[in-house]
Amino acid sequence: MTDSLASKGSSRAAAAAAKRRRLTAAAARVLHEKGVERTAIADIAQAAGVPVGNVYYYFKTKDDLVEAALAEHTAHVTTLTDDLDRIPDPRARLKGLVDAWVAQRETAARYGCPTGTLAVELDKRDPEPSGGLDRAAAQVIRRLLDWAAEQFRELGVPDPDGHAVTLVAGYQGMSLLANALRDPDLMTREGDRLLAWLDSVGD
Amino acid sequence: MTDSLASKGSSRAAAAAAKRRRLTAAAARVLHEKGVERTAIADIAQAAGVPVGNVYYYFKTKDDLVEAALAEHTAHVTTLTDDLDRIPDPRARLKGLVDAWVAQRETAARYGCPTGTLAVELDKRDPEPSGGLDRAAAQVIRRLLDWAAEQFRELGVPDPDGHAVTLVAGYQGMSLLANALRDPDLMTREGDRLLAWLDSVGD
Amino acid sequence: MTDSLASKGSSRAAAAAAKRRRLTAAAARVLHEKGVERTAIADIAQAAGVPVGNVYYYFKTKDDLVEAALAEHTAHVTTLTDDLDRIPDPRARLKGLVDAWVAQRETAARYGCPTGTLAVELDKRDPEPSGGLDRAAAQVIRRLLDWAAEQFRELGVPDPDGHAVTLVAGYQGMSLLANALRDPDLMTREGDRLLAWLDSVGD
Amino acid sequence: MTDSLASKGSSRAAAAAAKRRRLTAAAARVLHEKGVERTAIADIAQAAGVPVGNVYYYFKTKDDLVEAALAEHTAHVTTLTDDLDRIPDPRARLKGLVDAWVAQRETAARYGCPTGTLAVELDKRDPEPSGGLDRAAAQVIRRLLDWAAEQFRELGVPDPDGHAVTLVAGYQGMSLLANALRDPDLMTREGDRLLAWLDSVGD
DNA sequence: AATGAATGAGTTTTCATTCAT
DNA sequence: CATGAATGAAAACTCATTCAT
Repeated sequence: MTDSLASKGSSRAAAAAAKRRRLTAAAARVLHEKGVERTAIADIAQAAGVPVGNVYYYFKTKDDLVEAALAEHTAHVTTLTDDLDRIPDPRARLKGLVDAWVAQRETAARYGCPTGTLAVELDKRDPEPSGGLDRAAAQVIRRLLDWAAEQFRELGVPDPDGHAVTLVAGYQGMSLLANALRDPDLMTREGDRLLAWLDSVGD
Repeated sequence: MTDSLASKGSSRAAAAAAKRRRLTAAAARVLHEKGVERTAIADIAQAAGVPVGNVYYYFKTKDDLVEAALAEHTAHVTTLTDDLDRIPDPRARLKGLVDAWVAQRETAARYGCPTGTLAVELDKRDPEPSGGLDRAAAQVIRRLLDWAAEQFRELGVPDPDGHAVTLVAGYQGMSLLANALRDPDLMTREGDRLLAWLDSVGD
Repeated sequence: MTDSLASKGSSRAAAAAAKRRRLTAAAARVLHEKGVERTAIADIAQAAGVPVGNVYYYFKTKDDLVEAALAEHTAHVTTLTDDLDRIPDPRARLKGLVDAWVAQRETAARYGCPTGTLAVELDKRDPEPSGGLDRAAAQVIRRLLDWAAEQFRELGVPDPDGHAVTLVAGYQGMSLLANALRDPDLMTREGDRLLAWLDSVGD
Repeated sequence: MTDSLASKGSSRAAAAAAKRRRLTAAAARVLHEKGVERTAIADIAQAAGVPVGNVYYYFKTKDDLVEAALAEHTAHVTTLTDDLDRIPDPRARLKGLVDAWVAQRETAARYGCPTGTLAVELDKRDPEPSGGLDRAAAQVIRRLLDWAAEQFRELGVPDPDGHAVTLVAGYQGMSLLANALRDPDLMTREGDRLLAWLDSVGD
């Protein structure tokens, strides 16, 4: 009986957690596709199959939802870099990152890089640069920069931070152009150039 | 009397044109700083010193105003490239472009590249890829690409279009990072890298 | 023509001012009757015969409307004391104030003293005592206290401020009781007592 | 075993009663501090350490909770007057009441008299004068009036009911002013005046 | 009676766009 | 074309109350 109660309790908690995840995933997707400002809470609620009022049980404000979506994207990045970390050679790791980017070219051409477009929008959203949301977008980018810098460091190149900036800026730039021109192949072409650059670096 | 009427008519037309220009300039500035979705028509009207109701005699919809702002940015780009065209050496022309970008680093770090952020926002604004606004943003970028490609062509490099994409993507990427990290110096550092790259290209 | 334009302009301004007054008056009445928290902007809009959205053209927030209603009550008090100031004898002036209070006994018994009930509600509305609204309610009361103190001073009684407090507190107390017990006659009886007290004071 | 069950039952009943008391006490406090309309059921539940959904097993509606809070205040008044009833002299009893009021001056200056502010709010809450809640507030006040009238009667003054009204109105008035002006000392000063008045009465 | 979660109606506020003059 | 004002459709958020377990 204690068991049944416990399992009942935990299954309830599990259901709640699952719903929260559903909402977060829906938010991440819809916010990326429609943009923060054009997305109504109702859009996310509908995408997650949840009544609007109920969303506020899980997220107190829209900003909280945006933050959760951002965390979701961060998690994607972390998963990706964790996977790449299993590759022995740092150069191969970096090239793996570029490959992953290029693999997302259809999405990027349609909606842009999730992190990049979010950063652009959040920058306008809160005029006070002290706020948490704006900075949150910067954190995701910084995490990527840090990871890349570490690889360049292992490669023994001078100014690994500068190289990281060049790499990530290259990605953000090509995503933006691919999106603006609706051209996924641009991602492939620029990706190849980045790969060649990575090959030439650090020798 | 006909004269007086005519001059009155033309001065009135001139005043109208001036007002339109004021509105366009205000739109370009405010839309860049606050973002499209967070800017109300009233904000632009106020910035231009024009009564709200009057705006609609110059621009039928908010999208028209956005389009005009975009055209304003295009004009800036055109002015810039026209100036650069006076420089005899194509490589120097391209380096002049980079210099101009870096010169705008404070604005870029605060609000991003006007064209780039606008493109990101407009992409979300119109879900139909056939819409005019979305494409308008693409046009500005394409014009820049075309001009750069022409310089690379004159430089005699292979794949001038690809080089153009790399250059403009580099600019968009560094603007986005500088903005996200609120770091104008990033523009300087990446600018230097672009300059070095331009020096190394086409030999 | 200039005339016609001017008169057109001023009549428009006059119409706007009239509407603002209508809204203020409706707000003063409805807020008194239903209370601040139970009154929706829609209630006031309806009472004034104005569409809801239009209210915000005249008052930026609900608090602004409450403030205007408060100012309306202040104006009533000022009108009243200005009228009373024409009476030569200070004691007669104070007794005239009590008479005016008692004359409002039906309203007081039904809805309480406008100023007093508003003060009670606004005190809860803003937990920060630094806010403007809360203090605004205090101002009306303070103005009444100051006026009464001046009369007591002219009467030559010691501690005119204390006498003023006693008088106004007596009014607020009897209004509250009359309201709670729904008994207008209580106002009459306590009013008589205040009158007798005023007769006995300062000799 | 029957015993054990019975005791388990009664201890459960006792726990239920304790929870009800906790809720009532929390309601009395929070409703006084934040006001009825600005207090959510969740606020009271949290203050009482009771899960929100559970509240409804003890109180069917929010109004029921408000009523219970009102009863709590009534109980306070009853406890107070019961204590005072042990004093032999009726005049001393009345002066003891005033002392008790003045002793609460800090609370009164911050949140007003619990009964008075509640009465004001409840008056707006139920537009139908037949409703139970509104009347409930009146009852507390009436009980105080009755007790005071009894003391004045024992003192042998004419119109003891009128004297009771004056006393209680004096208290409500000074509480409201002290609250509006955030001035606890006003309670002391007016309290002294009431004490002097009580000394002068009925001789 | 226990409790986390669900629901849906209501409220304030914003704004693009239109209208009357 | 000028201009203050009007309008109505969202959108974010709150909460009393109910439900499933």
